[in-house]
Amino acid sequence: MYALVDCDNCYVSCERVFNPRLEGKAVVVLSNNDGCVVARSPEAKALGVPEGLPFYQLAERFPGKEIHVLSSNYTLYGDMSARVMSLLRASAPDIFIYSIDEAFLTLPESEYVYFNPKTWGETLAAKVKRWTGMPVSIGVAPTKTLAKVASKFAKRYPGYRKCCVIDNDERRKKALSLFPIADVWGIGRRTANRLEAAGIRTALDFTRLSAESVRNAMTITGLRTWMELHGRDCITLDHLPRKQAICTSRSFPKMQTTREELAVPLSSFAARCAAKLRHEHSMAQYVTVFISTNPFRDDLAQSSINHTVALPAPASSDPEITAAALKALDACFREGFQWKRAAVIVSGTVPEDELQTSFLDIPVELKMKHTKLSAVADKVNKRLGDETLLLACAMRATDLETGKATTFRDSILHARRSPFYTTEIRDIIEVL
DNA sequence: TCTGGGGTCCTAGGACCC
DNA sequence: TCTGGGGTCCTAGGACCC
Repeated sequence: MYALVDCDNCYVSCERVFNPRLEGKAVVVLSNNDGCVVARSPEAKALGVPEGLPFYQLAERFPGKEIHVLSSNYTLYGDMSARVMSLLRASAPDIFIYSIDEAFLTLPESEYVYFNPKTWGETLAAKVKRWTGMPVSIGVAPTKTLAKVASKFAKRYPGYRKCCVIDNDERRKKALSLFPIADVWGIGRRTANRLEAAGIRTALDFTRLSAESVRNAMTITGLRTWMELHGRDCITLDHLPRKQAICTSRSFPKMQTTREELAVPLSSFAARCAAKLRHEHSMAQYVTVFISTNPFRDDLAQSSINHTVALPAPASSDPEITAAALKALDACFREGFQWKRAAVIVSGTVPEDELQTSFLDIPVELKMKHTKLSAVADKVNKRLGDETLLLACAMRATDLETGKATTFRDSILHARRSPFYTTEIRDIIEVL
C-alpha cells in the first residue's frame, strides 16, 4: 500500500503558520517578480481567483474583495517542507519525496495484521500539524494513482479527518464514480477535453474503456494510468536516474537590450546550474543559453534564440560553466531586441566519478583547482546564503551613488515577501 | 506598465549504418 | 515494369507533472 501525503495549499499554509491573521481569509502567493498567482487559499479559490492570473489583473477582476497578496518566499517554503518531510521519514520505512509539498510513503505489507492505515494516517496528519503547523491530507491505496484520488477526498471532506483509505473494490469503484476524469493524476487538460467530448466524465467511466482503445489513443502512459485505476501497481518512482538536464531560467523585471546587461544574469544562472550539478554529483558536457523577448508585447520585435556550446571536458565548476555560457551568449546575442527572459541549460550529464576514466587528456591540475574552489563556494554559500561568494561577472558595475555592486537577485521584485522566519536569526518572531 | 519556473516521458520521423 | 530489410540514434514536438 502507498500513502500520499500532500500539504494543503502549501505556500499559503507556510505563510499562515507565522501570520495567523491570514487564517480564514482569501490569500494568494505570487510568482517571481510578483508576476502571477501561483498559490491560493481555499477562500481565494472560492472567490474564483484562477491559478496563473497575472497580478495586475487581480484588482480589475475582483474589485472590492479583500484578498491578501504575498510575494513568494521560497526560502521559507523550502525550510517548512524539510520539516514536514523529516516527520514523514520518521513515520514510514520508505519515502519518496515527489515535490516540495508531496511525498509517497510505502507501507510495509508484513505489518498489516497489526496495522490500521486509517488510524495511522489520522495520527500522522495530526502530528505534522501539531509539530510544524502544516495541514496535510493523506490518501492510502494499493497504487499511487489511487492514493492521489484518496488524498483529494481527504482534503475535500472534513469527515475523513485528513485521511482517506481505498482498500477494497467497492470503495475503489465508489470513489472513482465520484471523481472527475480531469482530476486524475496523469490526465492533463488536453486528454480530459478529448475524453469528456466522448462522454467519459468520471474516472470510473474511464476504467470501463478497453485496455486496447486506451493504449491506442493515449500511448503507454495512458494505459499505465488506466491500470493503476484498476488497482494494478505499475508506476515506479524510486531509483530516479540522474537528471539529464538542469535549467535555470528567469524573467527580468525590466527588458534588457545589451550584451553586457544579459551577461550579469546569465553568469548568475550558470553558477546556479553548476551548483545544482555538484549537488547531484554530476558533470555536464553541454551548456545552452536561451534568450527571448516578451511574447505578450505584440508591438515589439519578437525573437527567441538559443545556442549550445560543447565543453572540452565534462564540468561542474562555476568558472567553467559560466565561461561556456558567456561564449554561448556571444554566439546568440542580437542587437535591436528587448530581451525579457533568459536561461542557462546544462545537459549531457555524467556522474562526476566517471571523469577520471573517460577523459584522460584534460588538464588535471586546473580541474582540481576548480573542484576545490567550488567546494569552498558551496560551503560558504550554504552557511551564509546563496551568492555570498560569486564570480565578479555575476555583478553589475558598482553603483556610483550607493557605492554598492548589485547582482541579478537584487533586481528581482518581491515587494510583499514575508520575513525568513525560520532561517534568519534577525527574522525570528518576537513575542512582546 | 504589469503575464513563473523546472522537470519527465513518449512517439514519429529522419539520418545513418550494414 | 521492376526499386530490400533491419537496426540504432537523434531530435522535435506534444503531453504531462508540480
